[in-house]
Amino acid sequence: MGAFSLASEPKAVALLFKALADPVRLRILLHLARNPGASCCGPEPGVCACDLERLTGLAQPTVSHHMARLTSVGLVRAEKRGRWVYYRLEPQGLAQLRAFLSHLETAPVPQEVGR
Amino acid sequence: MGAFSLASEPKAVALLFKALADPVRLRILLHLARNPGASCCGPEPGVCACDLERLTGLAQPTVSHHMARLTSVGLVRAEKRGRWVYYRLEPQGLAQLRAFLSHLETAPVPQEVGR
DNA sequence: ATTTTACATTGATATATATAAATATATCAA
DNA sequence: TTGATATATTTATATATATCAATGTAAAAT
Repeated sequence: MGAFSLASEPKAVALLFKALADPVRLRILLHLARNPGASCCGPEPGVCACDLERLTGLAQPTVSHHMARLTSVGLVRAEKRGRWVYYRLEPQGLAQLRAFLSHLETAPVPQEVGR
Repeated sequence: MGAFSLASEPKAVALLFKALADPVRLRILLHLARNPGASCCGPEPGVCACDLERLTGLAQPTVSHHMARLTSVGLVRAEKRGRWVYYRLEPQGLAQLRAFLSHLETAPVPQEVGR
């Protein structure tokens, strides 16, 4: 089954897009996609928060806030291991984006076909 | 070529998602996807603004504001014909969303492969 | 036990924006 | 031309949020 219904849950879907509507969080997501393996803080898969502080140049509480938003909507998974937290992309979050796209593509406008 | 580069234009991509980060605009986009043909105000393809006022129950300036945001990021095309404006989904906007998804999917995390 | 380290939470502030009233503009009707 | 209609713009306001300083919490090092 789909992860959500756009028609019945527009607010929930909007929260997903709100999480994506910030250049800092987009850079973080891209970094997570490009670095699924080990980070600076050990052999665990995923990227630690300290890495993201360096990446963004933002203060630690700000990064924590951004990661909380990304995890709360299911785009990122956070795994605490010792003192560190490792972040990874959550495939189900991307599946929600694909589901939304499919909603908008069910009835494409005929585009000068045949011309 | 792609419509944008996530790495070089995170702010532009964030604007695209900001346009999607509102339940009213999501409902409007879904309505446009489901009604590519003629609307209440004539035989032209597309949906007129007055239809969207009824759909959302919002005041006319508010709907105008939302449509301006959707058109400014290339998600919707507005075509003025007489006194009415007809709105349609802009396929290039959806292509931008697909391009973003492909950026996040280029390096999927191995998911418990082999257990 | 004390200190250090890594991250989360709280509080404060500045910016963005969703909304509607008032007004403006453009097009059509009479 | 005058009036009516459809949409856009301006202005004001309330809410959301991005940011950081201060503080809290939990885990490891000493």
